[in-house]
Amino acid sequence: MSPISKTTLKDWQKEQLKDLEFAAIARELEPGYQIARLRIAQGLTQAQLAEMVGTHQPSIARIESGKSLPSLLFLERMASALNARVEVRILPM
Amino acid sequence: MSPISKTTLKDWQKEQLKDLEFAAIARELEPGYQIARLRIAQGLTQAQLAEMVGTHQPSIARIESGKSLPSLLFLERMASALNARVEVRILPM
DNA sequence: CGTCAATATAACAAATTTGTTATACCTTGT
DNA sequence: ACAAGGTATAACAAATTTGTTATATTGACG
Repeated sequence: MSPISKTTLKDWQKEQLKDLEFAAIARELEPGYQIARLRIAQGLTQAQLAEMVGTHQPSIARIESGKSLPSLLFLERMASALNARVEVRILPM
Repeated sequence: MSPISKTTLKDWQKEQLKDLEFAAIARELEPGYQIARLRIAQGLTQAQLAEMVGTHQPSIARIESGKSLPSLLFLERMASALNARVEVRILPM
């Protein structure tokens, strides 16, 4: 690792924080994270949600952990079980 | 068909209109419709968008016509080609 | 009517996601 | 340290979506 001056170190640390914040915000936008938040808020385990959805715990885990992007259909099944709806918007940047 | 009195007929017609409005609104929320609207607004054909996305015209047509629900990944590829982003929100009802 | 461009449909292979079972990996509490 | 509940990972079959080519349908225009 190359040496870093104090000021650039501070800048670097600030940047690291920004990156962390950005990552945190990005995570919150991910479908799996939103599902997990709702599920936990309702005091449900993955296994319980899975049964309500008509599947098994690993299928829920895969989505929540972001191991695979869910289909809109599966997302709607999960949301529905959590008394929620899925809203998809395609917004010009 | 059973006979209908004038007042129930009017009610029925009103209901039909409401249903049509609801259907129209529901359509606007569908991903495929949103993609189509953006694409047309930018003066692109399905074939042109397909090439930008790295696929072929029928794949675009399938989504726009709602013949199959797109994966989030494919939706993002299309949106990205149209300089747009996909926002997914799971909202408590 | 005939033609041309654009979209829809058909059909099948390829890729991805979901279903399913088993098991590993944490935490937490005893 | 052990046990138990919850989540993650592995592995493979089943289902769904996407890739691809060919063709049908539709609509506008001459």
